Amino acid sequence: MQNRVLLVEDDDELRELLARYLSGQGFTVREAANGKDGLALALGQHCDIVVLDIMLPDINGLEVLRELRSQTHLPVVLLTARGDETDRIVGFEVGADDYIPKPCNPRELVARLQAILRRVAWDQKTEVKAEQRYGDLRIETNHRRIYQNDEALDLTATEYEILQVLLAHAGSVVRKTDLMQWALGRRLEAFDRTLDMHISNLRKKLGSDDSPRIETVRGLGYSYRVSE
Amino acid sequence: MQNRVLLVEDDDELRELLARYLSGQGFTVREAANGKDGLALALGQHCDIVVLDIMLPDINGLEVLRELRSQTHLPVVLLTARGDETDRIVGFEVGADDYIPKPCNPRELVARLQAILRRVAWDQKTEVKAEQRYGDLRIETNHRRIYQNDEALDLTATEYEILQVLLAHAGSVVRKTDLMQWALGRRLEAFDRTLDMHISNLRKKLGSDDSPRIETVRGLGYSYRVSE
DNA sequence: ATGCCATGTAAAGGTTCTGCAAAGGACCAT
DNA sequence: ATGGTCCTTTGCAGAACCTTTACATGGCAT
Repeated sequence: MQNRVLLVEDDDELRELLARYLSGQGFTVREAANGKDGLALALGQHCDIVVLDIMLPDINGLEVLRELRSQTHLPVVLLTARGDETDRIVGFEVGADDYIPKPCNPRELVARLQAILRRVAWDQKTEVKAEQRYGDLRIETNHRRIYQNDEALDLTATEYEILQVLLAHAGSVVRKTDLMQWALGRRLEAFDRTLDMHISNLRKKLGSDDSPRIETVRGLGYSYRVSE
Repeated sequence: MQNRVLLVEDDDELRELLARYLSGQGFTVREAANGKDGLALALGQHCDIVVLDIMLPDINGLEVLRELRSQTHLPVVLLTARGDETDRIVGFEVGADDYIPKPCNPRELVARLQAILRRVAWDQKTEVKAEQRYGDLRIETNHRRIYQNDEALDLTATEYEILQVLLAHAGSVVRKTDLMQWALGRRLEAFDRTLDMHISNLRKKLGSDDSPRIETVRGLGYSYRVSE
């Protein structure tokens, strides 16, 4: 099966060069020349990985990445001028999977893309369904709603994100740093109690069983308790 | 707890520099100065990610990687002299997750490690339960729990780490300095009785058989007794 | 036996982490 | 503006935990 790459790059010449090379390497390529189109394509069309230039005419690439990360975990490789160390570090912190300096060797680009896709393929065994059940909870991902015994929970956007992440990893411990990154889209800084508050509120809304559904794993994070 | 990095690098100075930096960044660091030790430690599976130099005195790093890949999907980041493009491409093809040219910026190394770990942590939600048995003990890595006859032991984070290390080396002696480094993530200093206390508490929680499950090897360390 | 050193463990000490209420601030619609 | 909703910050209290201290025990060499 062919992997689908989305190429977001404003330099037409470079973009077409890469597109041609990637096609030759067995990728299906989609292209966008600016951040707005790129974002739309990434969110709409189905693709497996995104190659994203940081310098774009409209929205900054990092901004595109941040927006993308708030909604999906689609793998993203950043592309930018060599030597810009700040962008590089920030890029990783925002959630990039890799970073390649321009001008880049196409072979290396392909190698890196495939390394990431390989990792994703290994670990990601099942597709996420539009609807999933966890005990008496049911989550409808396209409506961004969660039902408890068929009654919709009145959650805020952030609470939904957090609970969604916890449910996706139900039974496993989700570290605070990861939860922060995945649900809130930013790094966990020292003394930041935001997460604790959201958890506290979530617990309230989930009702009081004998033992809390969201368990605290001290020094690590939280985990949604699986029934049975 | 912390992420565990295995550093395989023959240059003592560089290795210690990186080790110190990574420790400071919240990683638990294990070190190996050659390919053979590195492979053994990596397969002993007490780490989350490996940083592997390609130029090693004994086995070539790529060979180590190939051997590793034949048995596990443990994330590996290659480290090598800048400009060696062939190695780089080959490295990816053999299954590396990333490649960093030396001399490397420690901050970038950390950023890349975390990008990979983030992706792995996210994708592993679908992974089949990692579960291992040692007599009547069963350890579930993603829940971070240890069960004794199907009853969860109420362990603290540190106790879990210690028991996990002991179990992984069940039957052989783990030196106190190593146990300290691997489970507590710091060096064993003189007059530090912390480890002894944790062992004492662990023994209590493991219940009293006729002979202790965690055996003391005087002057050396501890070892988890294998049944039969 | 004697002394030294490693170990076992109870209890105390101190640190870090967490829960939560309340207040502050940002944003949006009216 | 005004009010409402939501996210974040602040502060405190309590809990959980790790480490230290102190003393008892036991092995080992001389």
